[in-house]
Amino acid sequence: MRAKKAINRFPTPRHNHTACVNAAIHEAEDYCNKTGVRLTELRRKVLELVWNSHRPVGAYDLLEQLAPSGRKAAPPTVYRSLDFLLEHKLIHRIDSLNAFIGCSQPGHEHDAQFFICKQCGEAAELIDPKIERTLVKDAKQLGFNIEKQTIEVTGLCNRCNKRRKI
Amino acid sequence: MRAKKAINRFPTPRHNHTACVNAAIHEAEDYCNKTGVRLTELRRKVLELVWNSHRPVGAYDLLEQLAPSGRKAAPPTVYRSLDFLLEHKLIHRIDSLNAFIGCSQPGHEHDAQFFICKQCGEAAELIDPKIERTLVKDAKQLGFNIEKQTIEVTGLCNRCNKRRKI
DNA sequence: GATTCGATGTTATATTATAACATTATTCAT
DNA sequence: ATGAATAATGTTATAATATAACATCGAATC
Repeated sequence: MRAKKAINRFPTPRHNHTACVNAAIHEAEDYCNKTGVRLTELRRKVLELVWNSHRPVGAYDLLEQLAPSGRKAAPPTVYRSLDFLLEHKLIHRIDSLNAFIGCSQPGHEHDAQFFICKQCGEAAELIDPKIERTLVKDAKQLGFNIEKQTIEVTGLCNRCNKRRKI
Repeated sequence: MRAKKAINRFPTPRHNHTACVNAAIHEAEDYCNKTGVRLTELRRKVLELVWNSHRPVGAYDLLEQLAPSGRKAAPPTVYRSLDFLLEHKLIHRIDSLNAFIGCSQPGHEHDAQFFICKQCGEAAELIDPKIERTLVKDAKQLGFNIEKQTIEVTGLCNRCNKRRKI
């Protein structure tokens, strides 16, 4: 099935974020139940932390949040959970930032594009099949076989643009 | 002026690579003369090393090649030259690989797409204005103001595909 | 030639990520 | 239920990438 175009607006400051997190966790649970992989306590916790915001977050940030008091977890702890979540497409990695963000369409096989505001850090995930189609066409000319796409756009989001103009 | 579509084929094993390097250095010299910035010995050397192949190359690889015998240069030496070359668009950074590659269209203001073979490491730089146009249109819907694009596709190049099928 | 400014050298350290092995928890066959 | 097999996590060490801060050098300008 071909992916449908999907634009996720930039989250407004007053959107119901708890609903975002709940939906993400719920979808992850569904996915894991369906496919028989384990969403352990740790993995769920990491997923929740990633979903704390709509901003890509670094592994070491997550690591600190994992153990706010008491002794810290070691890097492999968080990297392994991130690897699991990436493998099952529950999160994305933003290469240009070395950071991670929740996937807005888990379960759907898709190549996404990201619009990332360099001011506020918020990111919107977009699925525009036209971009993939164009890339596939270009790849064909090169005889190239696409496996993975990294499409990350940085700039200023609507709100930060307005703010700047004031 | 709008960028023209340009597909750089994947370099064949028997292309005249010396010509590639010479052209790149020549264009860099031209650019620097024109704009009054300095292409120092170090910067030129780093540019040559980047152009040693059509594969993205890491900063520490370059660093080793800078001083094959004798004591090694320190990281800032190479990073500063890379920063200069990036600033003046003489090279590109490939975020998904933490690596650098010569720019095939120096002097032309352009957003490029990269097709990178995960087998042989070779990369082709493509300029397909259609992709940018689509992204710009999508950005408009989001109220997003694009500053920089990172578009990197990995997979298998023509030759590696064929080789694999054997 | 002295001064200024940009480039490079040098040392130290930050940031991101993984290797290797030990331990604990879960699953599965019996 | 019990023990073997497997998966997940803990732990220690280290690799790989990148930058901060300050010292020195060299080219350009006066």
